[in-house]
Amino acid sequence: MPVPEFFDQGDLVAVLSTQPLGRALDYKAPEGGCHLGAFVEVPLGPRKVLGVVWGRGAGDFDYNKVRSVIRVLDVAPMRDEMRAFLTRAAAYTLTPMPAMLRLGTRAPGLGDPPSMRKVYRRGTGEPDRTTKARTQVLETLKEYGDLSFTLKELAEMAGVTSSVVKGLVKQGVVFEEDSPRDLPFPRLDPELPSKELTADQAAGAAVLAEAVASEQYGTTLLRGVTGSGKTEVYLEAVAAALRAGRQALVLLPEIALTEQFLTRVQERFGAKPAEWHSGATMTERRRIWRMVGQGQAQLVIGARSSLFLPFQNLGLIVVDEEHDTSYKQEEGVFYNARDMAVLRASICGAHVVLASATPSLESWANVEAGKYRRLELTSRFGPAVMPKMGAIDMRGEGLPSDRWVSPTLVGEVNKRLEKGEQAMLFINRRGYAPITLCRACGHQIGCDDCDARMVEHRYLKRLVCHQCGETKPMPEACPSCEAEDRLAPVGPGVERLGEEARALWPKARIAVLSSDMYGSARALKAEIAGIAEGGADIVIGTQLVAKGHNFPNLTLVGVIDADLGLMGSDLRAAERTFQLMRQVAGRAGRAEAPGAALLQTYQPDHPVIRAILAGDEEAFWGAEAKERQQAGVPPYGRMAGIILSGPDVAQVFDAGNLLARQDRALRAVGAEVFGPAPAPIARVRGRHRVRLLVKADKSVPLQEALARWVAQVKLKGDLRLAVDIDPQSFY
DNA sequence: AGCACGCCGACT
DNA sequence: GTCGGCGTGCTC
Repeated sequence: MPVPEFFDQGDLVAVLSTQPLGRALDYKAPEGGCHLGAFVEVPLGPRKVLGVVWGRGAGDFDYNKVRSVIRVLDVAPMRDEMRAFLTRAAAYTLTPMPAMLRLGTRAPGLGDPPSMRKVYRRGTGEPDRTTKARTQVLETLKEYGDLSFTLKELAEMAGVTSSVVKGLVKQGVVFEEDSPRDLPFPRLDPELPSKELTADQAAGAAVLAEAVASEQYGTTLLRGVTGSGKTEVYLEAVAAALRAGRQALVLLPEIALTEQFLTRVQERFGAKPAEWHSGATMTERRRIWRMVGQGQAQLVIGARSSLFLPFQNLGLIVVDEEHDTSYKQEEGVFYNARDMAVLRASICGAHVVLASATPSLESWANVEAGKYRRLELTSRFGPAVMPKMGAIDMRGEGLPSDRWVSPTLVGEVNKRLEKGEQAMLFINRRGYAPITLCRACGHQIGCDDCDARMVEHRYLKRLVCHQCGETKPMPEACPSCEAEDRLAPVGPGVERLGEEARALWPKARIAVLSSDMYGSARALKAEIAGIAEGGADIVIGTQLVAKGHNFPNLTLVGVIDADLGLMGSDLRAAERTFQLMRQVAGRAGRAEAPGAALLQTYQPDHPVIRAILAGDEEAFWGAEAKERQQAGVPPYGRMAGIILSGPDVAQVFDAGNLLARQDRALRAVGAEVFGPAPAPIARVRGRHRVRLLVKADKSVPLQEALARWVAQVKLKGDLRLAVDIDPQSFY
């Protein structure tokens, strides 16, 4: 029997709430009935909770005890395809449905009526007396013509207090009006002229535009070196979606770096898109969520959680820098936004563009398997060429142990400074020094709640745990042996590198870029824009600077420690190092001046370093693929992590051991369990964590087996279990 | 998630 | 005798 589109008052409906109940509960449809997918408020015990009408009621509960839906919220019902997406995403990631639903309802004031606010604009009257403050208000309004502003905005722009505006309202000089709080986003115009495209880019754009216009699901891996114009090309795919009257979503890994991107969108389409990220205010989120749901936001630029916005007619998802590890969420709900984008698109008939200069091995393998189409952009935009790559063999540089910039690199930077060009020093470590060591007893200061070392941040004047974010002041004496003044920083961080650079180049303007040094994403954006325009001679940065920002005058990148990440036995370490180095190198020489990238390394003969220097990606991926195939690991095998956590180590390990022993459900499908072993970070926020790894053949229906396996153990006390399908790091 | 229920140890 | 610890179970 098909599920009806509408339920009359008194009909039994199944309501899925965001409470962790494990299943939908039956309710009676309210007065006036409700649609399938309606957002509703329902009673649950003594509380009122948010839920979604998920289908027909099961009818297995005493009808007299079934309670009624309290009210239907004033938002468009959740579409069938969104419910299908959440259901399938939950099944894939083994996430309970309520947790999945919570991702799709993360909007403040969901239940509020579309509220109004007061706005102010120029009225017809003249003031009885003109004062300086009043003139300022009138001048401001004159400057903006017919536009309206909130009281706060207007007062701030005019540099007066709100009482001045209120006074003018009384006299009719300024009009006060009600206006809906959530305004639609300005229309984007796909017919505005695009930037001039090279033949290569135009061909790529045409392929993507056609794919989008077909309104059929498909995925294209758009591969092109840094500066090859990937953005211009996929913006043409966005244009195709807009032309077809469909919405588009562009996912970006590091939302702090989108100011340049927004400007490019504005240049192409004449207005700014909606911008969804963790730093957005409640008001912004509310507006975006509602407008996306009403189809009045045509394009959203967002972090990974924007995948769960209630698009009405999604025609395209672009995943930019698709290889970026921050697409994988590894807390709460474990999911990879890149994979979920493909899932969502396949359900709603949208096209997916995975863009990267250095694709992940997963995507590369999907192309090989014929699942994705591959599009290459080879020619580089404008006259610039790929930077020259070179290694600096640190074994011959004779650096003292507290210095990090080799004499060779110093010389190269000097050459750039003389020519008035920019140089960048890259180090992938935040803070001042990664280790704080007691010279008296050898104690290293660690976090009280995690098994991680505390990192000294001189800028913040504190020690910071990069795992849980806990901070504490730098102690005067060693916490272990109480010796005073014997604590010493060991190893380099971006702040320490900045200190060394200031000593090496006292006359140069040096900018240190690290995410924790700026109070807001906005301040960081402004800083980066200033630097790109020539506001610094030497840029010192962490990971941040590797992610797609243009520095037109930058001609040298020095990678301080290219060996970081090659160590350890993590199978993805080589891949990540390779990608990071390629990206960093891609920062150099984007405009007219050719660039160079120099990697400081103690292992110049390491295969990864050699592959980077040779620029031989095919060779690198080929070798990497072969190794993974032999090991039977992703993307050529399936893996899952089980993370058990609790306050008591022994209890957590016992549960892990018990689970590992009862592996019948897994052996039945030929899957193997490893562990339990301490999780990559064995303790987080006071909770001990152990991890089990499950490895299976590519063809195994792993989720079903895992679900059966995990269901055997009943978790006692404060023990928690999370399943991580396709974990990022495994060893 | 909350909240009630209930079954054991420490106090007036 | 009662107060309160948190383990267990329920919410339509």
